[in-house]
Amino acid sequence: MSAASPIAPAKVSARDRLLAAADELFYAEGVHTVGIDRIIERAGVAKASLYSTFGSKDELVRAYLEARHERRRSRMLAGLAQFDSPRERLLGVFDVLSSQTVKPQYRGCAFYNATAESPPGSVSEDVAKKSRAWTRGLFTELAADAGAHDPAALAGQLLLLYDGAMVGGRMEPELDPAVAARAIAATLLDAATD
Amino acid sequence: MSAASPIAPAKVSARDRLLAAADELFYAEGVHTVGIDRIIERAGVAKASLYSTFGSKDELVRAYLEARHERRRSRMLAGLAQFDSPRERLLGVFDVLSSQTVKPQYRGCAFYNATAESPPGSVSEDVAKKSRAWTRGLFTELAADAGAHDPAALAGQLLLLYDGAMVGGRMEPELDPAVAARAIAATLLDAATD
DNA sequence: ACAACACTAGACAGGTCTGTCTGCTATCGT
DNA sequence: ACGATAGCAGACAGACCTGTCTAGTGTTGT
Repeated sequence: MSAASPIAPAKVSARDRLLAAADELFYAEGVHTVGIDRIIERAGVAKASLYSTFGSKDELVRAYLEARHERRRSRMLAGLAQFDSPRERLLGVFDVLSSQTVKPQYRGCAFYNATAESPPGSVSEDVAKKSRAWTRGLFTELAADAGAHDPAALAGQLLLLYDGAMVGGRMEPELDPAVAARAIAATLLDAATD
Repeated sequence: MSAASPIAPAKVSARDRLLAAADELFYAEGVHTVGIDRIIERAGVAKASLYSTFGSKDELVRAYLEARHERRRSRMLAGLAQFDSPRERLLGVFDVLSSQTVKPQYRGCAFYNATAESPPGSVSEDVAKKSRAWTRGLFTELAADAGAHDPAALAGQLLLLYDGAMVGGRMEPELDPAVAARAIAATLLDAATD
C-alpha cells in the first residue's frame, strides 16, 4: 500500500529467521542441547550465513538472550502502561508475568535456564545479570512510586516473588503461581506503606 | 577402634567416588557440560567401572540427583528437629536453606538446574518432580502443625518463597534471600493462623 | 591354592558438534 | 551492464562424547 520506506524488506532476513529459530529451539530445549544444524534447518538458512552473521554459536546465544530481554522489557512496560494507579502498576508486574506462565510453551526464565547449563563466566551469565539488574531497577521505581518507605527493600521482596513465580510457572503452571505471588505482593506493599 | 563390623570398607568404593565426583562436577558446571571423561578422571576410576556400575551416563545422572535429594531431605529434617515450636519449625525451613545458599559453591537448585538443560521427559525431570512433591508435602505438614487454616494453600506460598530464595541465592547470595523469605513467611503464617 | 570379584588402563568405534571452505545463484544500486 | 552484497548447498576437518572391549592386577572367601 504505502510507498513509505524505500527499504522494503520483501522477505525476512536470514538474521531474523535465525533468531526466530534460536528463540524457539534454545528456549524449548536448552542452548547446549540444541545444535547449530537444527537451528539452520529450522530457519531454512545456510550454515555459512549463520557464521557470517553471528561469528559463533556463543554470539548467537548472546543475540538470542538479548532479543529475549528486549522483548520481555517492552512487553512488561506496555503491560504496565495500562494501569492507572502506582499500586496497580506495581502489582501489574505479576499480571504480565501470569499472562506468560499460562502459555503452554512457558519453560521458565530463559536467562536463568541458560546460565544453569553453562559453566561460570559464560555469555549467558552476562546477559542474565544485565536483565536481572534491569528488573530490579524497575521494581525499585515502581516501589518508590507506590510510596514504599524503603523502595529497595520492597523491590528485593518483589524480585523474590517474581523468581519464585517463574520457577513455579515452569514446574506447576496449572497452579498459576504468578497470581499467588501477586496476592503476597499486595500484602507486602500494604505493610511497606503503612 | 571397635571391631564392630566384619565388613570393613578400607577404601571408598568406586561407586562412591564416582558419585562424589559427579556431585561436584555436575552441580558446578551442569550435567550436559561435564563429560564422562572428566568424571572418571576426578574420581580416579576406570571407565569400565562406571559403565558396569551405572550402565549409562543417564543413570549416573539419576543416581547423582537421587543422592542429592536424599541429602537435602536428611539435612532438612535434622535441621528442623532442633526447633521446638511448630512455628519455629516451619520458619526453620528458611534457616536451613540459608545455611546452604551462603556457601560459595551454592549454585541453586540441582534439580531445577538439571531439568533446565535436559529436553522434556528426561530423568532429571523425573527426579525433580519427586523432590518437589516431597518438599510440598513437608511444607503442608509443617503448615498443618503450625495451625494454618488451609495448610495446602500456605504450603504453596512457602514453596513460592523457597523457589525464589534458591534462585536469588544463586544470583545474589550476598543478599541472603533465604532470610528475606523467612521474614515474608512469618507474615504469611501470622495471616494464615489469624 | 584358587576361583570369583572388583577394579585399572587404555584403545577403539561410531556418532555429533562447531566451524571453515568452495562453488553457485539471485538481487540491487549505480 | 555490472560489481557488490546476501544468501544457499553441502563437503570437510578436527574435536569431543558416549559406550564397548580387551587385557591385566589385586584382594578375598573358601
